[in-house]
Amino acid sequence: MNFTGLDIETAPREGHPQVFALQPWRASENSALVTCMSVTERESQPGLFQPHEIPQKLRTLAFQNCVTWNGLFDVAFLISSGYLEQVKRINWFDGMLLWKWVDNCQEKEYFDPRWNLVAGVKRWLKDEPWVQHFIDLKANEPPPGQKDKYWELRAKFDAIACQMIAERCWKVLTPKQRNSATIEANCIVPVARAWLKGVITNTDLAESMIPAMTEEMQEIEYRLGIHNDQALHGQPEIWTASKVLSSPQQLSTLLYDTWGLPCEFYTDPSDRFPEGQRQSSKTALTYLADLDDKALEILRWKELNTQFTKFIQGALKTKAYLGSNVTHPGPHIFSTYTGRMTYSTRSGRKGEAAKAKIGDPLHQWPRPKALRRMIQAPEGKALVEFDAAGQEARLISQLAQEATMMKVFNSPPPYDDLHSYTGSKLSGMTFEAFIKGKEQGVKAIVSERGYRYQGKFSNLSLNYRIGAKSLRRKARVDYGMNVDFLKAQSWKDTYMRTYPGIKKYWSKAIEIARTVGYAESLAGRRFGLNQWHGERKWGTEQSAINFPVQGSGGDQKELALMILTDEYPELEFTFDLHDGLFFYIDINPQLPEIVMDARNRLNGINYMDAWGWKPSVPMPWDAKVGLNWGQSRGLK
DNA sequence: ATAGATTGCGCC
DNA sequence: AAAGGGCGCAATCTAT
Repeated sequence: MNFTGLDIETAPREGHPQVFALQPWRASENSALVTCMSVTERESQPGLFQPHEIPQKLRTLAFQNCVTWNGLFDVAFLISSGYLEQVKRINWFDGMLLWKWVDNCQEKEYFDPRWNLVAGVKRWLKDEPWVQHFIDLKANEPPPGQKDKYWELRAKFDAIACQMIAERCWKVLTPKQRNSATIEANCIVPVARAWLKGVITNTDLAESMIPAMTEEMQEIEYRLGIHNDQALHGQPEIWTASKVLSSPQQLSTLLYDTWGLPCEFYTDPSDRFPEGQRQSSKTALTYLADLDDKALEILRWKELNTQFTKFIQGALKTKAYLGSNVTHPGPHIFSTYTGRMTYSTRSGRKGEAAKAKIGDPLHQWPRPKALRRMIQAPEGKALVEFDAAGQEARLISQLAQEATMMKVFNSPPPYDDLHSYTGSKLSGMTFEAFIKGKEQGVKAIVSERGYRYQGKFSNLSLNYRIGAKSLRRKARVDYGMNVDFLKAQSWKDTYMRTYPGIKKYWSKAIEIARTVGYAESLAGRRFGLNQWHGERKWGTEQSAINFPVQGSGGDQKELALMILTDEYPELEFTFDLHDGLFFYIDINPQLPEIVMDARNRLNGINYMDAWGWKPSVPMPWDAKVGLNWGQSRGLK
């Protein structure tokens, strides 16, 4: 495979902050620019191109395999500079991602957690004579936009290093991995475009929620007798949140010393606290609520506080920084070791970049509709979500070849409902009677914490190895079900008895990973594992079990994004939610038809062509449409 | 003042 | 004996 290495340098325009050089959307706002671009040539020195030469050079790269380092940045900056049409014709790759395909492993966190170009050069090019010079050059960089000669030299080196690393990585990837890495690379352009296009937050709605939230918090503080004396009741505008309730240490003093409640939950022992500290967490408070209603008040206060500070005030901070409610959370492809995406809300980790709040934490956005309504489609467009239905359960059923699960998933509706199947086993009813009861709305089955809900909880919690004690805690804290240890144990026993293939999968996954030295997803993405003894033993085994499931989910999402981008230009990708993909689409009469067609296309994905894998159960997708995230409705 | 560690919590 | 996995962000607290 021939790669062309490419690197751009960027700078703020006159009078704008340095950090704009890291923000691709600033180019179209005319407050930052690409200062030069370097492109490798087969038989000679890399070429260096000044801004006015860039569009023409990009045109010559059409249909070539161009590789960059962390290419979302370069691609986004080039699109923002007005070169979308040229960019779309290029086959983009990312050297950093190809390296991850080769070396993704758990050891990384022990010696070098970073995937930057210097680390890549040390890993792949240490035999090259210019390496030390390259490292020194990287270590002494001036600010962007200054010392042009430095940046031009640097761009050339980066382009060469990138090309050489990519070619060496490619050589050691299997054909299947090359195919999957290419599918991932096809996501670079849509994800870069989404970064530029931005996510729209309804900050008016955010502001409108403040009075009710802060008044409720203030009332709780008064009832608990811990209000700030300077705050006047009924005047939320001068109220500040209780420091006692937002400080883990001060709250545990209040709970266990001032109020004298007994402490059951401790943090892990540390050097400073060999015994661990008394927890003031959601878990601890949930159990303290049995003894004192004040714990419930605190739980509610903490829920409101998180929503208020992180999502309401957070969105207002983003708007204040950007001067707009079109926000740009920074996407990262293959960012988790399982291949999932992450987003960052800052331009960097240190100094000025760390202060620049460019977007909101979409992956943590609270589920209540009132908050999800804040994420909205632009004027004249709708927000479409495709999500892989029951993705984890369907994947693990196949990885485990769990006969009962596969049978349920292959049954015609309404008998393809695994949560009901597990619920029927928990209730002791036959599946047929259970489904009939569900359709008739029998309380014990369909009520808020009825048998179907218990079945859903079991399916979502027992896929991986969890103890009865943690299961009980999870049921109570996350699902509002208060059961004793024995009940939790019986749920676990029923699940294991109903789906014996799951337990066999656990030992098989561990055995295989230990033998070959890595866990592997269905698309051939790997995670090297070698900490099989000592304190990491349990975690290593858990990763061996979890990686193929979560990793294949990540692969599936990338495949879906590539297909929809290729075949449905009406769908404008906006953001990822692990097993869900969100798009904007113009509101028009054809909308339902396009969305349904795209949904059917996803349901018909040929996984054999993509991954050499034949599913043994359907892998269906759901589609939802709405003006915002909180008001979307499913299409059938 | 600022960086890093700790604690806690939101999502899939 | 007991142990879900994967993340990013914010507030507090400690150290420099």
